[in-house]
Amino acid sequence: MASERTDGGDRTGSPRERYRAQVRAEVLDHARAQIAEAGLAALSLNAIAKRMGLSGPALYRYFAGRDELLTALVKDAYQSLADALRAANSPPGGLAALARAFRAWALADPHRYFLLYGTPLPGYRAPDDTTAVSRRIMRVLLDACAAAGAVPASGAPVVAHLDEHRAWAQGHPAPPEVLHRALTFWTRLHGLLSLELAGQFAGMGFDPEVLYAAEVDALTGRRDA
Amino acid sequence: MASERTDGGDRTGSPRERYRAQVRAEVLDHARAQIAEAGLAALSLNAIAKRMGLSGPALYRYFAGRDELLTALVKDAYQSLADALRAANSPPGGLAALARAFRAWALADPHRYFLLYGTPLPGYRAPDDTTAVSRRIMRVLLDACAAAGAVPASGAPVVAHLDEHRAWAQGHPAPPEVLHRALTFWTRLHGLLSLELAGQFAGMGFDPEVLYAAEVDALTGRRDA
DNA sequence: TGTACATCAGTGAACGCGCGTTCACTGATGTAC
DNA sequence: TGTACATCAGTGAACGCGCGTTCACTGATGTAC
Repeated sequence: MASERTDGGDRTGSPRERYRAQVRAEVLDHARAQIAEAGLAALSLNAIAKRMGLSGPALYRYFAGRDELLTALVKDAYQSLADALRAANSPPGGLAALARAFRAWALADPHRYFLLYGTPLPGYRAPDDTTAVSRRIMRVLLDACAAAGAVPASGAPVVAHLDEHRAWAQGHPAPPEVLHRALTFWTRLHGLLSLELAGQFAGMGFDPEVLYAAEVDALTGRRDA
Repeated sequence: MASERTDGGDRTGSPRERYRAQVRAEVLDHARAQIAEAGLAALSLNAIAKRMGLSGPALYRYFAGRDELLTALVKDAYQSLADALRAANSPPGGLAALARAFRAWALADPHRYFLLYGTPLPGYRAPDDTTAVSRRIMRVLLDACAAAGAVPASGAPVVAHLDEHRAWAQGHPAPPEVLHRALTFWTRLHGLLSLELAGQFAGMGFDPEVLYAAEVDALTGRRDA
């Protein structure tokens, strides 16, 4: 199916290395499909192998174990989300477009969203290089907030606090109000998305998209009450 | 440990019925402890039985199976949260107190919070009577928002939409702006809490409580920028 | 171009684990006369 | 108060399952001379 993966530098490397990269990508594809169908808990090396027509132990040629597969999936998901957000962040109305792209990405594969932002897996600890990838997303967000200009009012205490603790912004030159806006953007949209994807709005009757749009309006400073 | 549970009507029933209720409660206690330590995925009938000094099959006298245990835990958690929120909702400054109680409840047992609002369990579908319990929480929230008076600006479209789809409010007489405020209260605080409990703020340096307080201020209409 | 060797993908059997769940059974507790 | 019976809590053995992971091995693919 989706095994035609262009990793950019596909041309380099010996035939064996290229083959390895291709199979690794195919394993990830099947892992994604499995997660999309039955959730994270259903992820299993043996099941993936069976789907690929391989025997279980064969996958150990490509991943040291379950945890390494998970790490690869997490990094891949962060990468995918970062790409989607960056593509959506075009200057006019950037923040609103960003928010819509965020929701679209989440709805396209809810389990993948939960892989990143859902309940942590007991016993799995993401290695440091995954957080490096996740910082790309924060950077896109900060850039968009900085470009969005006029900032809705922030309380004084939180602004002072964020001015003192801005290491996470990785040297971004934005003023603390923008840092606060970026965090708020993230947490508010995540609140709506995670509840929607978890089915908490099911049966309540209203359309989650309308609620989401209202929150985006509030975040981008539009007030039409 | 916490096996001294006063269920209100403890006095009624035959000795055997009282014994059954006590053991059922003890099983739930151990299940909670197990979840608190290692998360939902670690929940296992056999492990609970072992902890209680019983054999695995013994628990089938008290729960039809794993799903019924889960359902009992979910209902119990909703009950506990509803009680905590209701206790905190005293008229002056009710909403802010509610928000603080919500966070305190979540921090006291993160895994229990995720049991209610985290990634859904694959293969488990909560029966209808659990949603009935969850509605108690919505009612507390609606009451508090209705009592809080002056409403921050809501966008016109979402207010109209919620006025048309207000079945979930269970006949609550609040105007649609209040319904929107209640939903926003829930989703924004959940956004912050779920990210904090999942460890997404770890290593970022700032204090999640300050961010939370700022969001509560925004929700209660305080503006000191 | 052809042969000898090294590399490495994939197999099948096996290990130990813990899970949920069933079943026939024992022994204690409560009930009826 | 004492006996006969029914109820029911808990046991231990067993079933089938799928998991992650290891190991010795086969056979194909690539490499060096």
